[in-house]
Amino acid sequence: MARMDDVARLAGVSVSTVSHVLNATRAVAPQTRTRVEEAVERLAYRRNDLARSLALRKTRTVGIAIAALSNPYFGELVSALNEALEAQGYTALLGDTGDDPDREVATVERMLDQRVAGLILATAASSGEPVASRVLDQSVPLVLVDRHIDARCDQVVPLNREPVEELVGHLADLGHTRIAAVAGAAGLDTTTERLDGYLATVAARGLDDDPALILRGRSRAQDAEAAARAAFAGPHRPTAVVVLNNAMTIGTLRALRGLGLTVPHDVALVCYDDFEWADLFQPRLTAVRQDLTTMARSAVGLLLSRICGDDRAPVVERITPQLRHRESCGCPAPD
Amino acid sequence: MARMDDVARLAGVSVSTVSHVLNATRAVAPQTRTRVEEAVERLAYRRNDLARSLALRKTRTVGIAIAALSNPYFGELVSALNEALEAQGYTALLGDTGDDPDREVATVERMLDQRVAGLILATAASSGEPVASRVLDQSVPLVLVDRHIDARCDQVVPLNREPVEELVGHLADLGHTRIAAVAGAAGLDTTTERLDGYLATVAARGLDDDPALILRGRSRAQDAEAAARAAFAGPHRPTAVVVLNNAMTIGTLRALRGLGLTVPHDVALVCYDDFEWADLFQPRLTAVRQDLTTMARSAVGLLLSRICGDDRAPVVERITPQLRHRESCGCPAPD
DNA sequence: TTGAAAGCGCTAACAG
DNA sequence: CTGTTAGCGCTTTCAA
Repeated sequence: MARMDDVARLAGVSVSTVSHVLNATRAVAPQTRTRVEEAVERLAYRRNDLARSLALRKTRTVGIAIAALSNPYFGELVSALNEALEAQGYTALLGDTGDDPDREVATVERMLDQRVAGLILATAASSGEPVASRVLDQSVPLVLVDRHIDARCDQVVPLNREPVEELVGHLADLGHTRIAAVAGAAGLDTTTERLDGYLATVAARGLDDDPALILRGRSRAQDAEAAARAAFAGPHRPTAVVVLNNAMTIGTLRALRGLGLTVPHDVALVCYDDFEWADLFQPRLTAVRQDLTTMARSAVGLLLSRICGDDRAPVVERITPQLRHRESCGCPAPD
Repeated sequence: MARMDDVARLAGVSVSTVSHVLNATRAVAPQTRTRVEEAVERLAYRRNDLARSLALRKTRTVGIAIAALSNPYFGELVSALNEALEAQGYTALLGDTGDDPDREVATVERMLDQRVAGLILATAASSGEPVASRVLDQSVPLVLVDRHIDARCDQVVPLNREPVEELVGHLADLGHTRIAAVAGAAGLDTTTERLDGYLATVAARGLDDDPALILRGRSRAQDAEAAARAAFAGPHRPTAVVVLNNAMTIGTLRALRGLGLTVPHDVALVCYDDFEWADLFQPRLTAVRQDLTTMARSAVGLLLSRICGDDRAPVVERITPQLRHRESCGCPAPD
């Protein structure tokens, strides 16, 4: 693989001239420039970014550490992040943390060793906190996505409470008074905030506030299935349910089907998080959909401004999800 | 950020000694080693992989260039690839080619500039060929996934023909004789091979070989929808259909629903490619599912052996997908 | 058992 | 307008 001094020799100039024409970093006589360009062409020269980064003491790579890439939700997010980064000339280094704090630390550490210019961390259930401080200690820019942590870094999180209020309010409008909620893992801000939205609406609309209506789905399909099975098997069962993330929606649907209950006939169902192919589910799901593209752009924007030295106070950006009104709520006439 | 000579100074040794204890690359007196380790600890030293790679003239990063990360199928694949790579101490550099040949070239070129140790390319519709030779010209190990190209590199591709034969044979067993096939984009080996499976079974079982039964879905949901709409609107419509990839399954289902046709009552449907949540579709889809984990392991295995200098002739590994027998085929008693 | 020093391929003063 | 040269932070002969 040709190096810069091969080019220099062939063009009959010095390496520094080659460097400068390649980077357009100082004026070069037109003919000199041409000679260099020809030499570059002839040798099919490609610069070594490793050496460049070392000399520059900075890279144009950004680490993306994600909780579980196999989750389509995160897949879409990574896709959007990557696209936004590429548009700015950055390359993404990928890491799957498997939602495991230890692996998360290892992943992030590897990325720091590679001297990433910044880090985007989307870590659902795991602790996050130790990683965040570790990164910030190195004064590497960091933005947290999807997960709100009380830390000294930028964050991009979905709006949680209001959309759930809208969902539950909608069920109430349809006449439901006994509405179950399938809640996520304890300790997550998303869980708390979404549940708050449910509780607030229950209170505001005078709905049944039986604590048994709050099902512990722990953010996972299996737990949600078990919880829903128990709750809907009983005699005095809820007439509607709001499920607070996508994995748990899967579980809840399985439970209902297992019990021979039909949505929305026997039970109305609405959920937080949409599926790409939600309109092929039967019935089509009324859901609230995260705006991943906006989240990604926002995250990358925040990160790059930091990388470029912006030294503002950390911000938390809230992204408003969109309501997809379909049939599982049992509406007489959905969109 | 502390450097190696900071550690050396603190430990009262030379940098070369530090390097050697860090890499366990030559014997070091126990007490010297301890002093170095303490210094590393105290300074929270982390080595600079950029500098290391430059000196070593090799990296432990692998580029993954994927056609469309937003497609859950590829998301799962990337996840599996990344996992397999991490297990071997490699880090993944991510690139989305958007299934656009130009972008593909740009992506791969950026990766080569970063001196990736190898490349995994999963490029569905785009040409691939120019990229492959570009990479191989640099003698960087390359493995193609999911797409079979007649090139001089290792490849991991799904078995296409036989599973389709199985699918169509199953429909024939159920008594169908007029079976449509929704075919993918022309020119792709997957399209050709899957279609061959269909044609072979049609011939072998003496089914209706009306050419109008072959619908041009072009590998995309929209085209498949249009083609299916036309084919199933007519009077002498097929009683069953085999759809040859997941995007087209979406389109076909939409078309059938739009026409008021019920699966499997009015039309039996089977398809190549499964969905993670296929058992929530109504009806549950009888499908053939790619074994992404096996594909990923296989790809990474091939790549790493090349990286380690193995110089065998290029191989093509065929991965057998698994049949998921559910309800859309109209079977009296699925599993 | 350890250290000195010459690279790895590039950038950027500094000098001309 | 261009070249010389000293790094960037690490590995690895070679010599002690």
